[in-house]
Amino acid sequence: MSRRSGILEFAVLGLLREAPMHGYELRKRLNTSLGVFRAFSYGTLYPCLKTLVANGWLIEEPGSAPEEALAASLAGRRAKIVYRLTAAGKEHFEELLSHTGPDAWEDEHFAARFAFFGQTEREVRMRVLEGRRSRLEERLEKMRASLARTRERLDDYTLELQRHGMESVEREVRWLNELIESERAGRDRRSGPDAPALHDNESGETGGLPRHGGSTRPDPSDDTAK
Amino acid sequence: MSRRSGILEFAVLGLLREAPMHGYELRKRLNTSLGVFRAFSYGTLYPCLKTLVANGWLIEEPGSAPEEALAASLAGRRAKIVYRLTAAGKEHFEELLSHTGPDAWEDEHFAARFAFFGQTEREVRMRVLEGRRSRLEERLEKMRASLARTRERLDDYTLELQRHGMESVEREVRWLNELIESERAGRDRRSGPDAPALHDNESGETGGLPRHGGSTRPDPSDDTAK
DNA sequence: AATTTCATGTAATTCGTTACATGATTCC
DNA sequence: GGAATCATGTAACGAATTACATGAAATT
Repeated sequence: MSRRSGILEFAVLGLLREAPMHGYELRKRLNTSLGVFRAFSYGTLYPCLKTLVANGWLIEEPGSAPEEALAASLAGRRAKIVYRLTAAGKEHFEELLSHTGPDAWEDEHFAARFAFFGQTEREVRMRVLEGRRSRLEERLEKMRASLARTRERLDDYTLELQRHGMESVEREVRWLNELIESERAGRDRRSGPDAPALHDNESGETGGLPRHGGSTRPDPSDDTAK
Repeated sequence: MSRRSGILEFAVLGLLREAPMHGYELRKRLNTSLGVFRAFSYGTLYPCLKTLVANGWLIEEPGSAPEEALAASLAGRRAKIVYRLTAAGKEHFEELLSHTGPDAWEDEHFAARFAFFGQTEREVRMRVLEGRRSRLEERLEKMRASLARTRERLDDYTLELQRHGMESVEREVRWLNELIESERAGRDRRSGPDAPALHDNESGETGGLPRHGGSTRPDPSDDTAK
């Protein structure tokens, strides 16, 4: 019951799996570290955390810094609340990770899944990447069909919008192709049904992503932005 | 009051400005012809149409086919409802078109605006394109900053996600640059305060978009899809 | 005759935001 | 000591979806 959000729940569990955190920090990581993928507000996050606690997947802990705990105990002061994943929460997250329902291919859902690929088994990674790709290919076909049907009735701008949209999708398909290829390459020999199941993966083994030219130089002219 | 949806309202008015239509067809055009931009369901569309009628921007007309009107008059039968833009509606849409609030640069809003560029004055087109571009450049800066701050703490997949996201944004900026350039080129000489205001633009004058290689051949292997 | 597609709607529910309210900590 | 940022929450609202309910027209 209380089937909260899906993607937010998933992302929160995933982030907390790496390390305990309080809400404020959680939100920042949600909005920056994890790709471009959507900005949640506190009004969304805090109630969600409550629910996850109620489900037994998280526990609230007083802030870890000793003076905080002291200050909190002295008066009725409010201290930072650090959320930590419980064993049940870990289990639940792992279950979510292996679920490859057809929702997993949708835009934001996919991005969230991808963001936690580091904690995902290779087999599942493949399913998600391939599922996403065929979802996009479906979309492309629909776009092509609709374009073929209506091309002459459309003005230049509408046409240009369609063209650009299609090109974006095509570009993502190419990206997925590269990723899938390098997953396959990383598989090498031996990856039978007894996969290593990298539950507590610390080894630097990620299969080796397609090295793109890192044009993203540090750019010293801005650090924390305005 | 009853500030409905924004983008749906805008798109509906824009589509009906071209020709009267009934709800079902409207929805199809919303989801196909107008770029990739989001699929609205009937549960959203019909109530919205009601509101627009209540505001005096649309009127409901019985289906135009003569047998339908006849059938409807005979019994209490339900006939197709064709929506037509009123004079007030036309005026309202034109007002929305010229509005360039900061919302106009956001993803979906922008797509909707762009889709109706054929009915938009050149000056406004420029403002929207440039606004969108600077919005994206802001976003890029934030992404670069956040990446510079967190690069070493991130695993390969998260990094790859970020990289791909940034590249997508960069690509759109390049697209906008082309568009802006060709808008400027189309302006030629003379485009003072007395612009032609293409209210009932039928002339093929659109300024000439950057001709991209039309790789979108008809593809006879699917017409109306499954 | 049955199925698909066209066509219009409503009610309940989900997901998420904005605005508000409060207070602690850090930096200048 | 004042501003910015950190930190946690709630209530009211908004936008849109899903599932439901209905029925006509076209196609097979």
